[in-house]
Amino acid sequence: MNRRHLVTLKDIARELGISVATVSRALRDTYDVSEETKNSVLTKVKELNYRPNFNAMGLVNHKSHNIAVILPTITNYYFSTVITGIQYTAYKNAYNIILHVTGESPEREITIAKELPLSSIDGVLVSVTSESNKCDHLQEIIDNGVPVVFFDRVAESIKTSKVMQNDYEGAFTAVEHLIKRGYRKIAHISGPFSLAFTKERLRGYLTALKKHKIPFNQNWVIHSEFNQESGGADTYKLLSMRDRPDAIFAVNDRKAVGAILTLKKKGIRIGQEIGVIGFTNDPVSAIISPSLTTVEEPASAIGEKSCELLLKHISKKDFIPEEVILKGKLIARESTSRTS
Amino acid sequence: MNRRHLVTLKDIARELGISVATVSRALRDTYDVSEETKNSVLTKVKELNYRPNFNAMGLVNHKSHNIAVILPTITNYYFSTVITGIQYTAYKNAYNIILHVTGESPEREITIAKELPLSSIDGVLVSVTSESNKCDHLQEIIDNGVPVVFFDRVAESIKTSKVMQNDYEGAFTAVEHLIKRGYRKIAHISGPFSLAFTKERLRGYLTALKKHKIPFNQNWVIHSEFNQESGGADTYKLLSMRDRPDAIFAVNDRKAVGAILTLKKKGIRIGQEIGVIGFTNDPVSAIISPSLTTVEEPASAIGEKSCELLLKHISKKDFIPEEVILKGKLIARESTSRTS
DNA sequence: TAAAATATCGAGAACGTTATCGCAGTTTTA
DNA sequence: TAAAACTGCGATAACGTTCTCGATATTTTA
Repeated sequence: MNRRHLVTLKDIARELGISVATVSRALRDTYDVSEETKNSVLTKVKELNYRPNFNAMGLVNHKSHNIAVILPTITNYYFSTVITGIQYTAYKNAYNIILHVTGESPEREITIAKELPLSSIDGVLVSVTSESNKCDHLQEIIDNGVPVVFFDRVAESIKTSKVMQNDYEGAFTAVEHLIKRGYRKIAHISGPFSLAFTKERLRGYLTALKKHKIPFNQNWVIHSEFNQESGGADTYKLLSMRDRPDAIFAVNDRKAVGAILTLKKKGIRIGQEIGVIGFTNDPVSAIISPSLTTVEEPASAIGEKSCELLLKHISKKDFIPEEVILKGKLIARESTSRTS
Repeated sequence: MNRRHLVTLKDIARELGISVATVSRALRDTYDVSEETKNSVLTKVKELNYRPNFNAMGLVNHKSHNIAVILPTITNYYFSTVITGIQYTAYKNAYNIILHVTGESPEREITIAKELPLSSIDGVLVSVTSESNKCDHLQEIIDNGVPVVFFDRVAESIKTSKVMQNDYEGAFTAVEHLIKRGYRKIAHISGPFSLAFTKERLRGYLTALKKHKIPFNQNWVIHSEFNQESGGADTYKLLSMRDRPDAIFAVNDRKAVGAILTLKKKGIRIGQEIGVIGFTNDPVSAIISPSLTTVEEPASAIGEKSCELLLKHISKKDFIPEEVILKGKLIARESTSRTS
């Protein structure tokens, strides 16, 4: 067994008695090379199991066929589904994806961005952890000529393509659904204020209240982290208020799940006494009891679309930034049913 | 804005009036270069925001600092947690991970393996989709001198390092737990037979039965897919049998969840009438009602350990294959409680 | 004080591709 | 039938690093 000498164009050229340049040409287009030699090259390639050296190709072409994906976490339904969507279209177009997980840490996001090997990456797909710290590290990537596309958690201040769900409309639909079901004292357990989509969902919440002439209670809007525990803690706070809400709109399903578990522990009948609605349509929302009404996010489509857009940016350097906003869909389940 | 001319060593050398070789040396070890020039290089690097060209480095060093990860899916708790573990240690050691999702398709796994750019990858981490189709495509990678480490779903026929949980012992513990709780007619809804860990868990199941002198009923072992729907379907089959089991050991939590939902739909009291135990400790097992007893898998540790092992293989080419088997832990919840 | 050792650096090749140019033959054009 | 165009191919220079081999200048040794 040879100590890792991979077959190169030179090997093929030597075996066939032709030049490296001809082999290279034969492997790409039929242009400027006869059918005969092309075929002989192709069979030799199969025989020796030649694999192109992407380092060398990248060096001369300034193309790597890699795209970097930077996101906060992958251990939840939404993001893992988005990645699958990204992977799907990337793979279809012969692109590899290089994964970078920030773990919701802004500092780590900055380090990752600063250290990104721009020379071996054709583009970057980002979902930011927070917008509060300025996004210079991402702007810098763009300034270096590497296209960046945002998905889900976008940076408002940066001018580039963005793909997201319609957070405003989804939230509006969710809250209006609660109102139609007869809930009037609607709380919102929200996410970190630094994120654009948090603000958008809050805006949808407020607009729905206003449209139906329901007074807004500042105390009923709580900002905290995105996880289940925070959802539970927020709910606890709401329950201990003198003026207790009769419905909870959670910024995502994980917080809604936290809310449901807390309500159950407190012996409160969900739906009848307090309605709960989430956002995402995480599979857990169909499994939990009572099942959770939620707004489905088009996670897979967001992944595919953002990757498509990035590839378009890569192929045409002067592509105009585009904002794609995909619609969600209300899925009514038990947690907002008053009769049961 | 320059049209994507990234700063190179040559730029730094020109600005400082020294040679490229010296700059290159200054950036790696202090060896053979004075403190003075080294410092001037370092400040210039900061000033111009130089980033090394990994293509060029890879070309000359035959090192890419990339590792490929090939796995069936990422949209579940177990695998996404494993990846996070991989990512964690890879990042710590300045390695990037390139993600390849097979979507449980053996054909796609083969294509991915055949097309893997061996020249720009230092090692491969694999969890196979199925072992039935021979693993020549993976053996070939090893034959080309690129180290491969298996995790979770290992290929028995290939001689290389493997990291997995103790499936046999975990299954044994699970079934013994059922027996201790008084269940006697224990069914096993299992996974595809082609996978090593399916067989191991089956073996644990059988050994536990034998140890406690419980007769084995062939009809109560059902092989099907890994998802929730299959779990439901399997349970349906079990319920329609004349000799109905009083407990179900599911090969993983997703199938156990399917079982629980079906049992609930049928109005069967879980725990009292039929006990259910899973495997993984997916977060959903704590959320579902009744909560699911399960065997916790050390997903994150598996990711970290397998990556560590791969890095060791990469650094020392003659590293001896190692099999690491991590222990799981029983987590008792409501679904195996007879009194409630 | 000459010889030897050391410290610091530069020139040039190499890694495996692709791109540019040019050079023979062969075919087409006028 | 000479000129022009085309066809197929090879030589060579890039791409941005690192490595090998020397070449100086400085210091140490005997």
